[in-house]
Amino acid sequence: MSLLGPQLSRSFQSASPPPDDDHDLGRFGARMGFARNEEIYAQDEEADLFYRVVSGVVRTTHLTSDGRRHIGDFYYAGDVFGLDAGKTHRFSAEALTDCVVLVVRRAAVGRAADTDIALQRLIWTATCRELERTQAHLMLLGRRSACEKVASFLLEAANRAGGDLVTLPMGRQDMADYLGLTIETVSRMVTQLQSEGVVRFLDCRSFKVIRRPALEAMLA
Amino acid sequence: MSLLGPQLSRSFQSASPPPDDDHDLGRFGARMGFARNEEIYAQDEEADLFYRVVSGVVRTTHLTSDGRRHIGDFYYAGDVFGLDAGKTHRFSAEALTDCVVLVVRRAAVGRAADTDIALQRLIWTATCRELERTQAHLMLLGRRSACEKVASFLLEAANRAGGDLVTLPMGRQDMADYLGLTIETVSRMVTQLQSEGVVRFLDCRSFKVIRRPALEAMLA
DNA sequence: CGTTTCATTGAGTGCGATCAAGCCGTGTGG
DNA sequence: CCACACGGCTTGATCGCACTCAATGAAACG
Repeated sequence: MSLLGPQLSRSFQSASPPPDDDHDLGRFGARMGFARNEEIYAQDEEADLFYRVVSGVVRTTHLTSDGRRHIGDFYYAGDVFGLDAGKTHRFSAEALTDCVVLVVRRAAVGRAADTDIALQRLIWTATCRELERTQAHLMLLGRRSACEKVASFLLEAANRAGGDLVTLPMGRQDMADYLGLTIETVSRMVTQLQSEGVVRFLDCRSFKVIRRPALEAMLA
Repeated sequence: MSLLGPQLSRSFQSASPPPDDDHDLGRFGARMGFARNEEIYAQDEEADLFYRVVSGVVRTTHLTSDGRRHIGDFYYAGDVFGLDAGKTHRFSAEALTDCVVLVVRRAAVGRAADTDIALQRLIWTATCRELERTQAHLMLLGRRSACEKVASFLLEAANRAGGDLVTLPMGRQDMADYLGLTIETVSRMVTQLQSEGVVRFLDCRSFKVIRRPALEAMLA
C-alpha cells in the first residue's frame, strides 16, 4: 500500500475540478491488478480506500459467525465499490474474475475533500447508486419466490450485458448467496425456466433470453 | 411548498459552516406536523426534499404491483430520511405516530450546495448511514430464520429505547412487512421467545428484555 | 487416467405461508 | 350498564415451497 501513498497524495492536490459525475477518476488513483479469487479488501478491515472497476468483475461478500455467506453485490467495469463502510468494511471484496481496479484514497473525503467538491459529489453519487441497488436487492430478498429471484437475476444480467446473449461471470454458489437460496434451488429454477422456454442455457455459464416479456412479467 | 422556497434559499447562503455531522439542521428547513398514518411523500413522487424527524416515528413503505407491501425502515427523532431516491422516491413515507419533521430542499445538493460543504457532508453522512442500515437489513432478510428475524428486531428496538423496557411504536403487520414474514409468524415467534423466557410482553406493544444474552446470541 | 470441483437431479423433511377460528381491548349505541 | 361490532392479535390445522441429504453427471486439471 505504501506504493500508493505518494501517487495518491499528489493527485489530490489537483486544482481544477472536473465538471461532472462522469468525469474521469483516473487522475485520482492508482491502477491495481487482482487475480481471480484474490481478496481486494477484507471484512472488518479499516476503510480508507475506495475503488472503481476498470476491467473484470468484483463481488462483495459477508461471512456471518455461523458460517453463512452472503453476497452484497457484483461490480462491473465502471462501477464504484468499497463505500460499504462506517469505520470498517462490512463486506470483503474479491476479484470474481481477473480484474483491474482503480484505487482511491478515501480519507480525502473526510478531510481534504473540502478542496475538491467534484470528487465529493462523485462519491455521494456513487453512494446513492449503491443505496438504490441495495434497496432493490432488499425487495428481491424480502417477498419473492425462488423462481422470481432467479428470473430477475437473469434479467438483470441480460440488461447489463446489453443483449439477449449473456455469459455469467459467477457460478451457481455465488448466485445462491446473492439471492438467499441454496445452490440446488438455483439449479432447479434455472432448469424450470429453461423448460418453460423462457431462457436457453448453452452451458452452465451462458444463456440466451428467449421470451423476455415472460421474464419481465416475473418481477411483478 | 412555496412556503419553503424563500426560507430555504436564504438559509443556503449561510457563510459559516457548522463544524460537524451533528450540527443543527434547523436553520435549513421548515418544521411540518403530520398526523398518524398521514403520508409525508408518495412512492414515485419526485424527490426534491429530504427530511429529519424531530419527534414521533416515520416508516417508509414500498408497494409492489402485485400488492405486496414492504417496509424499508423506521425513523426516530434525529434520523434523516427521504434520501431513498434517484429522480423519484422508491418508497413512500408515512407518519407511524403523530410526528413533526424538518423539511429541507434537496435540489440544493445538486446545484447550490457547492457553496455549503458542511450541508453536503451531512447529506453524504446520512446517506452512508442509510446504506449501512439497508445492508444490515439485507443480511437479516437473506439468511435468517423467522425466529432470528424477530429476535433481532426486538433487540434493536431495545437498543434504540436505551433500556430493557420497550414500547414498540408499530403493530404486528408493520413488523411482518419489515421482516419479510406474515403477521401470524411474527406472532408465533413472539410467543415462542416469551415462552423461552427471553422477553416478557406486558401488552402487545410493550415488552421487557429478560435475557439479553440469549437475544444477542440469535444474531449469530 | 484419476482427482477435484461444480452443476444437476432425486427423495424426504421442515419451516413458514395459508386458511380459518377464536380472543381481547376498544368504541358505540341502546 | 350491557350488547354488539370492529380491528388487531393469537392460535390451530394443513399445505407447499425451499432446504437437506445423497447420488450422479460433467468439466477442468494435473
